[in-house]
Amino acid sequence: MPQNHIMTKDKQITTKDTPNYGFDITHKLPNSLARAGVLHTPHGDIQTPVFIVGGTKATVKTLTNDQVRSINGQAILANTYHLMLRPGADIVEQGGGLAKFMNWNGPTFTDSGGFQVFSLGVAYKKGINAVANSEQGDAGKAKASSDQLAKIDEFGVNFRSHIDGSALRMTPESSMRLQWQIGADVHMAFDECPSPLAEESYIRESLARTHEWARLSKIEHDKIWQEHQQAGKPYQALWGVVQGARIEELRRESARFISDLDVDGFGIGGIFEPAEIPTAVNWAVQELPEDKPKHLLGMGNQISDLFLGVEYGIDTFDCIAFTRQGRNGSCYTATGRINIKNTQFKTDFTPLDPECACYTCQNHTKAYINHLFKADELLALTLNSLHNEFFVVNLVDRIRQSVIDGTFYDFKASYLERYFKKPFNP
RNA sequence: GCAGGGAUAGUGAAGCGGUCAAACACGGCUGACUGUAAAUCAGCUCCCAUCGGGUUCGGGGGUUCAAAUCCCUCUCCCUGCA
Repeated sequence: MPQNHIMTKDKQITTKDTPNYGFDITHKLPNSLARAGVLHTPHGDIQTPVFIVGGTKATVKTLTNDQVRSINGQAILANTYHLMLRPGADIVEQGGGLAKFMNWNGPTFTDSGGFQVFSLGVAYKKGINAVANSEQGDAGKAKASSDQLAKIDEFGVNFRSHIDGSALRMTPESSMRLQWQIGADVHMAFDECPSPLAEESYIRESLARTHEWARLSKIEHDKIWQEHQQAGKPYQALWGVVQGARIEELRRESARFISDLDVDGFGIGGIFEPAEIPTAVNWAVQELPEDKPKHLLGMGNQISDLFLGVEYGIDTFDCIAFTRQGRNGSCYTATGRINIKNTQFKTDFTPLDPECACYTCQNHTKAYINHLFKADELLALTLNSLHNEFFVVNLVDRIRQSVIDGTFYDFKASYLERYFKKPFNP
């Protein structure tokens, strides 16, 4: 398999010498927002579009760093809230920062903890999907409930630790401090991810808060950067997060507001369905400066998300579904997902996906993995995580190549038709 | 041989006259996972069916309006004493 990413060890550490933290667009797909490029970080370059591997707690669950490299993983996204709780941002700092602490030594990102406002708030005990898809009922209305672990106010969020229940508070300022301590190459501004079914009045209120938090995040970020600069430490980038739900006026307004903050890149948050990409994502990207990188927060589960995201100008993705579903027995293949725990695979001695070049498919059969799951053997989790993560990283790599070759639309149509077993319409 | 205890759905195990097709756990089947609260969660799991119906609690026979639950008997298992 091609080794597209650039190893980082010999790379000169760069400082912030360009406003966009060194993002070069190398190819554009005619008559579209899709592009391919290179994102430069102090820990190495990232070829975009790229799928960033989920490493929430400074580990890609069940995989070693060598395994992540073997599937061509270029960068890892960790989470500020989780690392604040364990082991503590100070410990990660003492360990030399995220990349060194986990001995990844490649590019890293951190999410701000803003998503936990949602997942531990209105979505707590309901599940993100339940909130996103339910049309009625408590989950749909996404009301505050008494047992949720995150409660929001004008200036920040009060969390109760999901580990021991202890009280914690996060603000834009504290999130920035923590992220500089953790030391990833790219930080996200502290935002609120509103429920997809929140009322419009709430979305407006939430967006105003997210904008104020973004402004405060930027001020605090610059302040800490000055401290670091004086200490001779390298720059860490700040990407602002665009919200605004499904309301065009708000998405555009949000994109303009965040652009004006002169951040290094952008996250687009609060997107839950493929159908929101040609609309909400598109509106946002149209208002954002072309020359800066854009990240679609948390999307990819549906596969079509990845094609649509690239088509509408997204450079980087992350989604934890691939490792989680791997651990839970759901495997991606070129012709759709299968549940490897199902009885039908008990005597199926072929690979998960006969076309797949990953270690799992090169070495093991469905029957074997089915057995490992039934027997509660831990190797099942690793083999499936490796396969699913290869699947998605490799797919985005192929999408990138199709942008470079100009074959994107043909590739998209044929791939999705085969995957969904019918022509794809978002 | 005598005395006592026990046999409950795939497995273990509650239940000890009606609210029992029978708790619970495991096993089995299926589904769901989206900036990770997650090696997790949800549903189904005697038979046929949409409501609903039909057979169950070691076998057989009783008592009762009503029995997994009470009585008799048989079979098998366990514990003492011989």
